[in-house]
Amino acid sequence: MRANPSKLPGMRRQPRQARSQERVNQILDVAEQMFIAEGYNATTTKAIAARAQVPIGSLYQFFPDKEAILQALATRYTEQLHQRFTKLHAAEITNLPLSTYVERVIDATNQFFTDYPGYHAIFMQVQGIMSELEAIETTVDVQLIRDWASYLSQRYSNWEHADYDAIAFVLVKAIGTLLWLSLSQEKSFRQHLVAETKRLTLSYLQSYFPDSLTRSN
Amino acid sequence: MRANPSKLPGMRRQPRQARSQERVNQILDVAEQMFIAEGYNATTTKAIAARAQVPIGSLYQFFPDKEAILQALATRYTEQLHQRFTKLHAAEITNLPLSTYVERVIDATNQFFTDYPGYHAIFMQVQGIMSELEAIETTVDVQLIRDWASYLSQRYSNWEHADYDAIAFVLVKAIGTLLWLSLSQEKSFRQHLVAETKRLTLSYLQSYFPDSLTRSN
Amino acid sequence: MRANPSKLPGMRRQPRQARSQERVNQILDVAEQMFIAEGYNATTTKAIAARAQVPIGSLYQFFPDKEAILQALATRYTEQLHQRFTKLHAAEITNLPLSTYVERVIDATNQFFTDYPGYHAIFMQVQGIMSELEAIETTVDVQLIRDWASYLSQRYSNWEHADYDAIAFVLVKAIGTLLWLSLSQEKSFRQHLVAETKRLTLSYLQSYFPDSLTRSN
Amino acid sequence: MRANPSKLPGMRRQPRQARSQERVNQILDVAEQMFIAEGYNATTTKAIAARAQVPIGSLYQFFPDKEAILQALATRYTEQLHQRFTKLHAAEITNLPLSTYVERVIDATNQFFTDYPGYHAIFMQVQGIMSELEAIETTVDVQLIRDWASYLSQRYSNWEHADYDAIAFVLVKAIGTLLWLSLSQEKSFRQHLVAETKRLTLSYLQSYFPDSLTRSN
DNA sequence: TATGAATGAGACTTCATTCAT
DNA sequence: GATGAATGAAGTCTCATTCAT
Repeated sequence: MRANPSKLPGMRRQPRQARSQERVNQILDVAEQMFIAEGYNATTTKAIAARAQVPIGSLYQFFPDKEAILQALATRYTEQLHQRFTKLHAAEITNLPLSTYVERVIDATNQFFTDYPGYHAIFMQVQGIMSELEAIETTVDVQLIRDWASYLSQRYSNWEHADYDAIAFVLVKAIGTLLWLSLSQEKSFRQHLVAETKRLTLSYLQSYFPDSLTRSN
Repeated sequence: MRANPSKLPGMRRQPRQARSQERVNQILDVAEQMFIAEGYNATTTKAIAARAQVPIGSLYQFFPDKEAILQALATRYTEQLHQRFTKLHAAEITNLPLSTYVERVIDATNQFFTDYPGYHAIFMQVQGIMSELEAIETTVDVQLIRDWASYLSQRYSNWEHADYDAIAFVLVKAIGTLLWLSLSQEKSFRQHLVAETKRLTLSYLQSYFPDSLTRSN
Repeated sequence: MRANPSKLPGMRRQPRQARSQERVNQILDVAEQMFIAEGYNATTTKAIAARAQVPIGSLYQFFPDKEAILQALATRYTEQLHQRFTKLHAAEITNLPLSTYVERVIDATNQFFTDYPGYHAIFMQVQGIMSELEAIETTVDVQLIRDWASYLSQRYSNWEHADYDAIAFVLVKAIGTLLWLSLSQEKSFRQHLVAETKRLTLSYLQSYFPDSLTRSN
Repeated sequence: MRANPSKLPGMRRQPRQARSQERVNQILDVAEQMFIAEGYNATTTKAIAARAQVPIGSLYQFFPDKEAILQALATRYTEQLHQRFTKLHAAEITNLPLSTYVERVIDATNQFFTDYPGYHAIFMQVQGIMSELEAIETTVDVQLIRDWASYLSQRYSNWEHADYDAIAFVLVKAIGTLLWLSLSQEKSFRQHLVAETKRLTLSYLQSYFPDSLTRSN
C-alpha cells in the first residue's frame, strides 16, 4: 500500500548505483547532525557537502535545493517510525494489560528519541520554514498517527463515540512533545516527566472504558 | 551576520520617555506580525524598522540585535500569560467541580492562542535558532508552569507522591501543543481535538484523586 | 565555464552517418529556437541536448564547445543566404528597371527574416560574446556582401569611382538592420519603414548613375 | 519638458551627497569599460565593484541588479546624445546646403562614436539580454530619433507624404550602424564607408525634394 | 541622541565540460 | 562509439550591524 520505501520524494535523481546511494546517505547523515547542532538555517549546503565529502555539485544533483534535504530526512524518519511501530504492535497486539501496553509504548518512544535525536529537534524548527500546508503534510508524525489510529480502531472497536483519529493525534503529539522536552531536563526531573507521561496516557485511555465513570474532585 | 561581541540579554536601554516606549511597542508589534507571516529568519531588521516607522539606527538603540527582539516578545507574552492565569484562577479558585475547572482552563487557553497567534507560531521556530539552554529558559511557558505548579500545590496539597512541577509541566506542554496544533486543523476535527484535550486533562487530574483506582482494559 | 584548451573552430567531427547528420541538425534547430527565445547565455548545453533528444555526451562529440554551435548556425545561415541570393539574382539579372530590382530585393530580404528569425536575433547578441575579430569574421553577412559586390561590379561596371565592396557593405548592413528592426515595430509603422528602406536603397543606387547630378535643398 | 537629467531610472537610491554621486559615476565608468572589453555577461558585479573601488554592498545600494547598471548607462548616453544633437542643430539650423548639413552630421556622429565607444558596442549585445519590449524602449536611439524627427518636420514641413518618424528612424539606425561598423574596419576601407554613408544619407534626403524625379537605370 | 548609508562575508545555486563505464 | 553522472569555480545578491554625521 505504501510507496516504494527507497523512493525519497524531493530528490532530483533516483540513484541507481551503489556509490550514489551511499553518497545520498552520507549527505543525509551529515545534514541530520548539522541541523541538530547548528540549526537548519545556520547549516550551509557547502558545509554539508564538505563534511559529507561530496562535491557541492553532486549534492545538488541529488537534491534540488536545501529544503529537499529536509524532506528526505523527514521521509527517512517516517519510514523508521513506521517500522518500529509495526514491529512493536505486532508483538503487543496480544492481550497485555493496558498499563503494560502504555509502559511499553512510552519506553519504545523514549528509545526512538534517543536513537534519533534529530527527529523532534529538526522538525520543530521546520514549522516556520516550509510553506505552511506543505509543512503539515510533511510532519513526520502523520504516518504514525495513521498507524496508531488504525491499531486502536481495531483493538478497541467497542469504544463509543470515539474518534480514533483524534485520539491518535492526541496521543502522538502529547507523548512526542513531552518525551522530547524531557530529554533536555535534568535526570531526576526527566524521570518524573516520563512517569507522568505514562500516567497521562494511561488515564486517558482508561477513560474510554465503559466502567470508567465520571468522578468529581 | 556579524556576531555581537558584547551580547546583552534583553533590551539595551530601558526607555523612560513616552516616545521611546511607544516606538518599542511599535517594533514589537510589527516584529510579531512579520515573524508569524514570514518566519524569523526571513524577516529583516530593516523591514521591521521600516514597517514600524522607526529608523533602523533607533531600533538598534533599543535592541542589541535581532534576537533581542525575540526575547522581548517572549517577555511580553510571559507577562500577558501570567496576568491571564492570575485573573482566571483568582475567580476559579473557588470550589468548582474539576470538570468545570478543566473546561474553563482549556477554553481560556484556546482564547489566548486566538488572541496571540504568535505565541506558539514564533516560539516553535526559535528552538533551532537560539543557543539551546537559553532557548529553554526563554520558553515562555516557564512562568506559566511555575504559576500552575504553585496553584496545584496549594489547591491539592493532599495529593500523594505528586510532583507538582512535573504535573504542571505536563499540563502546560500537552495542552499548549494540542490546542496550538488544533488551530491549523479543519474545523470539525479541530473541535474533536479540543474535546479530547479536555478529556486528556480531566482524566489525568482525576487520576490523582484517591478514589481513582487502577482499572484494566 | 571551463575553457577548451584545444579549441577547434567549427565542428569536431564530420558525421558521415545518416543518424549523426540528423542529430546535428536536430541540435542546430533546437539551439536556434532556444537562442532566440532565451538568449545565448541563458541557453544551457544540457537543455539543448535534452530538447534535441541527444545525450549531452554526444552533443560534445559533434561540437567542441557551446560557441561551436553558434558557429555552425552561422555557417548554416550563410549557406542559406548565399543560395537565396544566387537564386534571386539568377532571375533578376535580366534587365529590370532599378526600382523594380530594389523592390524585389527588399521583399526577398524581408521574407528571409521572416523565414529565419534567428538570423539577426542571434547574431546581434554574439558581438559581445565572441572575441572581437572572430566575431566580425563570423558575421554571416560577409558572404552576402561578397555576393553583392560581385554582382554589382559585373552589372554596373561603368560606375566611376565606385568601391563595390563598400557599396555592398552599406547596402547589406543598412537594409539588414532596418528590416530587422522593423520586425519589432507596430504593423503600420513597420510598413512605413519598409517603404523608406526601399526609397533609401533606390536613391542611393540611383546616385551612381551619370545623369544623377547634384541638387541643392 | 524632460525629466531631471540627473535622475537615472533603475537606480535604487538617489544619491544626495557628493561622495555618493562620485561613486555612482565611478561604477558607471568602470562598467562601461568592462562591458566593452569583456561583454555584458562576462563582466561580474564583483569585478565592477572591485575596479570601481566600491564595496559590492554599496554597488547594490545604488543599483538593484546588474541590469540596472546597463539602464543607467543607457540613460547617460541618451543625455549626452541629446545634448550633442541640440548643440549641433542650434548652429546648423541656419540655411546650410543639404550636402554640407549631411557632412556635418555624419562627422559629428563619427566623433560621438569615437568619444563614446561603448554606445553601440554595449547596446548591440543588450538586445537579447533585456526583456524584449523594455529593450526597445531602452534603446538609446529613441531619444535621438525623436529629436531628429522633430527637427526635420520643422525644417522641411513642405515634404509631401513624408513620415518624419520613419525617416528619422531610418537615418539614425542606418547611419549609426554603418559608422559603428566602420570603426572596426581597416583605415582605408573605413574612409570609403564613411564617404558612402554620406552619399547614402544625402541621396535619401534629396529624394524628398520636389525636383527629385524618378530616374531609371 | 538620532539617523541611515555603508559594509563584505557568505549564502545558495548553476552549468560547461570531462571521462569512467 | 555512446552515455550521463560528476565536478567545483564562480555568479549574483542579501542583510545584520556599525559609525560618521
